[in-house]
Amino acid sequence: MHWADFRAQKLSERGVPQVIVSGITPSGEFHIGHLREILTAEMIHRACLDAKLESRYVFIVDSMDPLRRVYDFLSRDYEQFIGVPLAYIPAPKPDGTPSDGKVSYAEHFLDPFLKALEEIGVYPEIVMNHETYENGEFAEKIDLAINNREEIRDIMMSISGRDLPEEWFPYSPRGPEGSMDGVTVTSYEYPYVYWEDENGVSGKSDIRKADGKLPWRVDWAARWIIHGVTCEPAGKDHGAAGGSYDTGIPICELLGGTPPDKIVYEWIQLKGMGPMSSSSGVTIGPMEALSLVPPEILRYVIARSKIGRHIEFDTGGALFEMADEYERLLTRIDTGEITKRMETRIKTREGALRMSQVVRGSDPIDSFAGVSFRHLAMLAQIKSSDEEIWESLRNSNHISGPPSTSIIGRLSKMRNWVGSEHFPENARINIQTEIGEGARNEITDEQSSFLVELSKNLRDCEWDQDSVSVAIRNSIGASEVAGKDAFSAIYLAILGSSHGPRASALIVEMEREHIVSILSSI
RNA sequence: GGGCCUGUAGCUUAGUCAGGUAGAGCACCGGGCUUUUAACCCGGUGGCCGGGGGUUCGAAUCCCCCCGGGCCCGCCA
Repeated sequence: MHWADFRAQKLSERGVPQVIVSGITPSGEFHIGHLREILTAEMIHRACLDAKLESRYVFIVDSMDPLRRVYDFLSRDYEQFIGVPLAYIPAPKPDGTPSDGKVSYAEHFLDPFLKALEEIGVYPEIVMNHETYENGEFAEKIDLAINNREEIRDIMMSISGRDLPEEWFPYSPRGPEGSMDGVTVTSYEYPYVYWEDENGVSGKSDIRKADGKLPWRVDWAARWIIHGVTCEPAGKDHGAAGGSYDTGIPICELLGGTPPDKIVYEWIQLKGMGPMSSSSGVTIGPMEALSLVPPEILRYVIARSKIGRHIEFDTGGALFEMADEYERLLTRIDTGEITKRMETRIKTREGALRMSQVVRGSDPIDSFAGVSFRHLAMLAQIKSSDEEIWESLRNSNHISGPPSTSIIGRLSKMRNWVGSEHFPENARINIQTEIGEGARNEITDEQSSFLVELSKNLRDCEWDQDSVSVAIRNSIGASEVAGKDAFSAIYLAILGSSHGPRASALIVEMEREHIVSILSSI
């Protein structure tokens, strides 16, 4: 059974409508690590729907979280906004200075991420957490938390091992400048929390408005109740002993709710670079990843891995492997006796493919391209025209008739990939400007005279694949060289290696003068 | 210090929740095709499932101990 289906099965025991949630703080550029947060939850949601459970998928944006510090991509102007919720800070301009504030900091980073989500078929209900504060939905839980502040403080201290001061208060009011930093609570009388800032300025916050917020660990527990959350997979940082999951569960119960089951997922790492972090610059954005990898394959990267395994994200050579595995699974048919183990495997695999579809419920086979990434990568490099690629694929019986939507999508991503720094060098076709020293040493006299003959024939033949092919054959006929060695010679001269894609296709994509000059320079 | 995840073929791994004779892919080797699309097709080598103990008729799977690897514990997915 696929992990998402397994989770759905567990959730069904609750017997209530499912509310599957993701929560992310929009403090900077989103990266593909966030995609695991989103997709883990969204796949469980889909599995619930597939199991005929009533289910909603909600993305809670932590727009009420304060700016913690001035990140590297921000100008010093942001100093003044430290401690202010991200929803009430102006978005940074490209140079890092604050904009006019028409778009908030939170929205600025959120919007492109949501567009990327659409591309992978994720359409969450969006809840901006600051709005939940603004419209008073938190008020009852804030009041309850304040009235139980001793108990909550005990839970926090005993479970997390943190030492909280005697005067710790489960509500952080915003001071005169809108920041929560340096503001001390003096008293509480519903619905007002009275406070004083470092300069002795005092005021009051209405807990029915966004005049302040619950501290993270209490906020999390409270929102579970407010939104009826039944499932919220969280990153492993929250899952550590004494982490926010461990404190959230008893606090949620104290506030009168039923917490979701603890589900903790491992992080995505970039190949060879450790965990991703916006601040260390180790990051690939979802948009960038999506420009290189077809959406169903990106989903598959998440779907194929168990929640507890870390994922090594690699837009280099491993992507060939990943894409080919996906294609293989689509057409795989198991024969012979189906043992219980095999059945489990098959179910898991089918689940992964089902979860990988951009459109829920569509037949995975519709995403079948029928061409390996490696082959497509080669064609994309030697042919600038898409039409010629389809023609080539028809000739090689990879496709028949017009290209499918799926394969058109694959090719467009492939072209981006080939053009990017991530494309593996050993898969790159490098056309030589002159014959390399190594190649020159490998070329025999027979091959050499063949190449000279070929250069003559290419000088005045028609410049299409058939004519070039005829020119090659004629040159072989006019030389002493064996057919196999003739082609090796062509590849050595043009690419510097003894193998390559169909020679005529390769040559016809080159400038006549260029190829002729290379060949005659032997 | 506390805790989580993880260890299965050279590499990446499925199978572990519901115990029943270890499955893949890559790589490698061989064959087919052969005036060649790095393609494609067929076959093969290769595992005391990290180690030890226990439960069981039966353990990769459940329990205990140990060892190795990764990671988390202000905020971060």
